[in-house]
Amino acid sequence: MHSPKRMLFLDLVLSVFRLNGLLIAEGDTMTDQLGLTSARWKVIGVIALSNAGLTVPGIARVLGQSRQAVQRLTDVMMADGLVQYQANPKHKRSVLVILTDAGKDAYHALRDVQDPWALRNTDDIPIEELETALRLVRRLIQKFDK
Amino acid sequence: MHSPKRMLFLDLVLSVFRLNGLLIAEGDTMTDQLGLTSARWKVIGVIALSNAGLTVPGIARVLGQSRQAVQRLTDVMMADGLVQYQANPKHKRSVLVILTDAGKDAYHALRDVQDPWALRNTDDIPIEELETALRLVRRLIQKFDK
DNA sequence: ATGACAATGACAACATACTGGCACAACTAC
DNA sequence: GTAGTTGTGCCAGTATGTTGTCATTGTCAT
Repeated sequence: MHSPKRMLFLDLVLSVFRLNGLLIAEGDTMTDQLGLTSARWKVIGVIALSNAGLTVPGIARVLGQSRQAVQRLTDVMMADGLVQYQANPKHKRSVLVILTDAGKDAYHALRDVQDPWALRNTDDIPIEELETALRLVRRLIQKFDK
Repeated sequence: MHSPKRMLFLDLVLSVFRLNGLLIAEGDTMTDQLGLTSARWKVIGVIALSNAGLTVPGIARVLGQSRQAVQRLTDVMMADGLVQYQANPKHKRSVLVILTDAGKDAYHALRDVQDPWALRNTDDIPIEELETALRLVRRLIQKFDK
């Protein structure tokens, strides 16, 4: 009864909800000087990490989101000049999304803010704790991502 | 350069985003038999843990969300008969939100699904790892919640 | 008491994300 | 090749949550 593991887990779940909201707020604060939002930052980050560009459903799979949500984001980001669409030799209809020069500039400007932020928020946390937490979070992701 | 801590932290941040989405999906799956959603489950849970009921801004503070978001939820939950509003002796305008009998039933039914789910998903995870991860997540929450 | 400040309700606009449905393209198996 | 399955684009509807604004209520220092 009242298994401590069960309580711990539910507590962790609620804390993840809470942390998620706070991280989005942090991301929005970091990006609003750059004309971005945390949602757009995620998309730019995924594209920047790919070499030859990704399709919209491909980005969605990496982020674990619906392709419709990503499509909406890339459409407005194209209107804002951050990304552009490019013919995909592998697929007649599904174009590749690539960063424009403005998109690359935004990504680099963001890194200049994000990297000090990451260091600032981990300076008093032992690396072993970060590793343990990341391992556990990944384990849970695997459990639920089917 | 490329501080391992910095990379670990960014990896953890992205993983928290991912896990958050998966947990919401899990919550929706668990609750849709009960006519609930994960957002309503959060509200019901907070009210159930309070003794005399909470005001809408009070629930919002516990959840770390805007009072407007919670107000919208409680309004539709009242229309669905899960909660009701009660005069607040402490405040003329800000009423208390309390569970109806149907709301309490939903909460108990949810526990019957949620508790086995929590145990099932932690049976192969050492309790020490859960504790370490929870401690770290809470630490980050404190950092960002100001 | 009063005057300044914070909390609340109400309304509006917007951003993010999901699901469903339909048509077409691409792939796989036979 | 053809049939069946999967992937994709597009459109629509809905849920969740944010910010902003304004009037009103509560609180607190003086």
